[in-house]
Amino acid sequence: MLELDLRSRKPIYEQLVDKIKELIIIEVMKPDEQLPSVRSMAQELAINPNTIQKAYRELENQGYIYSVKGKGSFVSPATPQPDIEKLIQVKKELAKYLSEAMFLGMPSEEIINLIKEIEDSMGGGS
Amino acid sequence: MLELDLRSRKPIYEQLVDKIKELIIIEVMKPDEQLPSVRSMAQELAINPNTIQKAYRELENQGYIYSVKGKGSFVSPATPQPDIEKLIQVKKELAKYLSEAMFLGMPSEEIINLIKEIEDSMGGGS
DNA sequence: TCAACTGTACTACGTATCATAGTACACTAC
DNA sequence: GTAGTGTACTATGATACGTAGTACAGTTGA
Repeated sequence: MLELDLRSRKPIYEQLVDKIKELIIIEVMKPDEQLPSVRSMAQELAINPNTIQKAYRELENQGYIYSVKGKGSFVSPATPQPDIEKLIQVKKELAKYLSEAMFLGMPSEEIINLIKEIEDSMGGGS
Repeated sequence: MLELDLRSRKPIYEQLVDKIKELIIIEVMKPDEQLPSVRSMAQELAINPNTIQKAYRELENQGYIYSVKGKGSFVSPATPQPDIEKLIQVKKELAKYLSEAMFLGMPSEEIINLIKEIEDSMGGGS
């Protein structure tokens, strides 16, 4: 289900956060759907449960999931609150990667197509 | 000239790479223009020369600058070779931040405007 | 020639982060 | 109660980051 790069410079828990976040954004995981338990996912991915929990905690802090002690962790029913600081930071990163991609030769048409694809996968995700 | 966030989670040398890369991309720094020496920039920014050198080495590896022993470091005269692997990686990051920005409520029109701004600052950079 | 500047390459050290391992506790469902 | 959840600790080893110091090679200009 999830592919991780254990040799990457990027921490495992951050990779997890990114992947799960993506699954939620493109609505592969629906609101209130239960995520695998900390322990089962740890076993499946052959990594430590603490690492999974760190990822889940981060996702909860960002509003993408919620956890209930004794029950499990679930996808948040609604869009996370528009965290303004978070959005500002994301915009900065976005601008950075836009500049670099265009500098490396990615045509703006391709980027706009990418935006449209994302728009479609978010809105009518069937 | 350059503003760094020493308390950031992001390594200083990476911040340096990003900032200088941006100056080159938007052509504030012209081809063959000399960069401050490792030692002078270290003094100016009050950080260790080794950190500057690490940033310069990374910029050289990516093709943005070149260094000549005894003379100094200079902006590369031409666009770095279209590093395909690099571009693929940048595209992935770009897609990630595009998704997240739109998920957090950034309208696609705003993103397209951002693209145009970047396009302008690259082409006719006066 | 020589001094002063440049880039470059090391070693060593302290610190922080990451990931693991292990243990423990609280809560829920059956 | 038992088995499953989330959660919170401590401890340990590995790695990356930044600093400090030293050294060497090449360029420049007096």
